[in-house]
Amino acid sequence: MANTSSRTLTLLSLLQTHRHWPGADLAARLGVSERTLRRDVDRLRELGYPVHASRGTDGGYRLEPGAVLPPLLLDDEEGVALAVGMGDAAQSGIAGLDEAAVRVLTKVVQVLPPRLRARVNALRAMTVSAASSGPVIPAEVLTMIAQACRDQERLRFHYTTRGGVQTEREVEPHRLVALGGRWYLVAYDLTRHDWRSFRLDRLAQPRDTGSHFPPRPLPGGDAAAFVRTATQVPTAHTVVVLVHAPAEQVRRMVGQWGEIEPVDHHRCRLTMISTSLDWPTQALGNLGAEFEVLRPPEFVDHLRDWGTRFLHAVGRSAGPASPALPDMPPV
Amino acid sequence: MANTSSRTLTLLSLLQTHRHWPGADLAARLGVSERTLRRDVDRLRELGYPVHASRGTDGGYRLEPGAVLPPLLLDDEEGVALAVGMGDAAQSGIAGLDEAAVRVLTKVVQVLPPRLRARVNALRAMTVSAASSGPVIPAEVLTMIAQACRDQERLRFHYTTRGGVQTEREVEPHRLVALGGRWYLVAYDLTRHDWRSFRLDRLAQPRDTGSHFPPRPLPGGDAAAFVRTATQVPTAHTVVVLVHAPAEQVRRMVGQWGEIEPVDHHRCRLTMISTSLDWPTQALGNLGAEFEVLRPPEFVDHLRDWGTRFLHAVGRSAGPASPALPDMPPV
DNA sequence: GCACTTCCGGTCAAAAACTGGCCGGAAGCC
DNA sequence: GGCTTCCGGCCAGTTTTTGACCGGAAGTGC
Repeated sequence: MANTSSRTLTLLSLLQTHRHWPGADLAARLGVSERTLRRDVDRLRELGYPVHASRGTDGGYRLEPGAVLPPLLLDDEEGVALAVGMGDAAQSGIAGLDEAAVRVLTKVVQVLPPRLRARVNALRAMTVSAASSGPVIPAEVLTMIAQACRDQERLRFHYTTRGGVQTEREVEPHRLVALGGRWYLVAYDLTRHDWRSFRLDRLAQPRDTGSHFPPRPLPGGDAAAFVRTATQVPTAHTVVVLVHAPAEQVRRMVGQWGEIEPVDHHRCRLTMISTSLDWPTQALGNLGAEFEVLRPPEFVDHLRDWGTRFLHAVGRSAGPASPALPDMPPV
Repeated sequence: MANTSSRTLTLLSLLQTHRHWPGADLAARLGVSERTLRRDVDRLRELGYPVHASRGTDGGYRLEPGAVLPPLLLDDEEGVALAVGMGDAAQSGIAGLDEAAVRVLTKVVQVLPPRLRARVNALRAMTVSAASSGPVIPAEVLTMIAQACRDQERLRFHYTTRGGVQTEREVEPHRLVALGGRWYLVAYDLTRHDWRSFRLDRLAQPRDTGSHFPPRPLPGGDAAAFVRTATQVPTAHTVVVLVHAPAEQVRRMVGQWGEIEPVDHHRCRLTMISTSLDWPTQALGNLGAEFEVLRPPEFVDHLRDWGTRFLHAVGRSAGPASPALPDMPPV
């Protein structure tokens, strides 16, 4: 711990793992005198990371929120949790969140110690991106492409066109865009000599050619707009149902991700907006209450499909949807 | 940028935001001579963060995975994504992942600039913890309690006992335990003068009393075991179904979170283990294929409940589950 | 093979910083 | 009022840091 820089970093790490530290403990931990510790604390403050100090018995130092996020010092387990969690968040389909999540993921993956990779993959295999409405893109693909965009590295990959034709592409990647639950890559196609947008779920075996390229301005400048005009993004469904349960109860289960208006003491109207009909279906299934569809018509078809299949699966012996059957609550 | 420490940190940050940096650029960016840059790079290497350098045209520096995870330097957006994403991961119900995720979340929340909090909350409101089988714990509650455990701070909260009685508790928090999709707090109850485990979903208005306490050894030592004996944790269901679809197709949709064995070219056996029956139900709904339940019996009841309600919702006019109805694919 | 670009690390001397010890002071707790 | 804790000035000795200059090694393109 000879270095000042390394000590400052260690101090930051200590302040992150425990909220409260007496000065003497910190000094001992860092192997320096208390005077030097005070100077180190000052250094952190100058760097813009406010360290609050309290005096008297039980006094000590504490790292507080400042103007900027301090460097995060994570241990192995935390690093793994981060990698797995952000991989999921990247597929969340929430505008703004997913793109930043991919950036975080890219940063972590780039420096994740190799021995942790296996753990990340094992855990990732258990995760369900249930929230995602669209196809799930493997995290490795997502990060590799994000990295190529960020670092301006040429990329080669297999691509299946809408017509189902397998092609091989070499591109200068420009931006990743998440739109309507899908991921798109906007890139300059070196074979076609033009800008293209590629759906990530139709793309396979991306690999880095290793060669750099100077940034090329995208006509129009807005990558998201480019994707929007190049492809027809699936539109969102607005599902409205009348739930036979008190608004309170529905709110407790559905929480924030739907509008709930009470109709009377026993019923409420629930509005959900989603690019996929699977979401609202699952939500209503989870609810455990009877309900009526108000709109849209395609949601009726969707429910009928699920319901019919479920009752088929149960076996016709039980009698299909006999009104005499008690509504059993989920286990 | 007078300080060496701050410059080293900045260098680390630059190396994280772009994979490849020519030495001259870095030196200019940091406002030092190239010789000093080389020394800074050496410093990072000594700290255990391997910086790879390539020579010749198009050479430069690159941060590589090392033995330990380097401090992560995130910008505002990334910080927000991290906070939201880890809040979700904490509810994932995946053993090992959730506890580490809470630790990361606690670290971030403690130092998250106030102006970003609002954005985190707004985004959090849109997230669905669809993967979670149990009740969702607000992220603030989770982090506050995790922090109190970590920093040994007394905690006061409202608690609803299993009998439905509202009580007020003051405890010395020991550990957070995630078990069977639920969160528990193991703590020494200062009113009852004994160790207790509390379900976080029955707990309200946690607040920090501000007073510290010396760590107290938990009898037996293992907090998870304590919860397991104190409460009867819901057991996992093993759902086995015969899916009328090729193994390939099922694997593509279900992915990793279930065992798939082909039976013949058109059918396969799918095994899923979950603490909640909602999960497998949703998965099979999403699949869009016909299937038969092999076990367990309670899954049959569960499916019948969903299916019945769905067809009720559609309206009896359409005829309940008429076999003549075509299986409509999800929209 | 040759020119070119880039990183590498030795040496040196001046400048800057860091460090520990000491101390009077201020603030919070009991 | 007594205790504990953080605070920051001062000082002198030590260590580190810095930029400049250099010959060298390694990769790239022709």
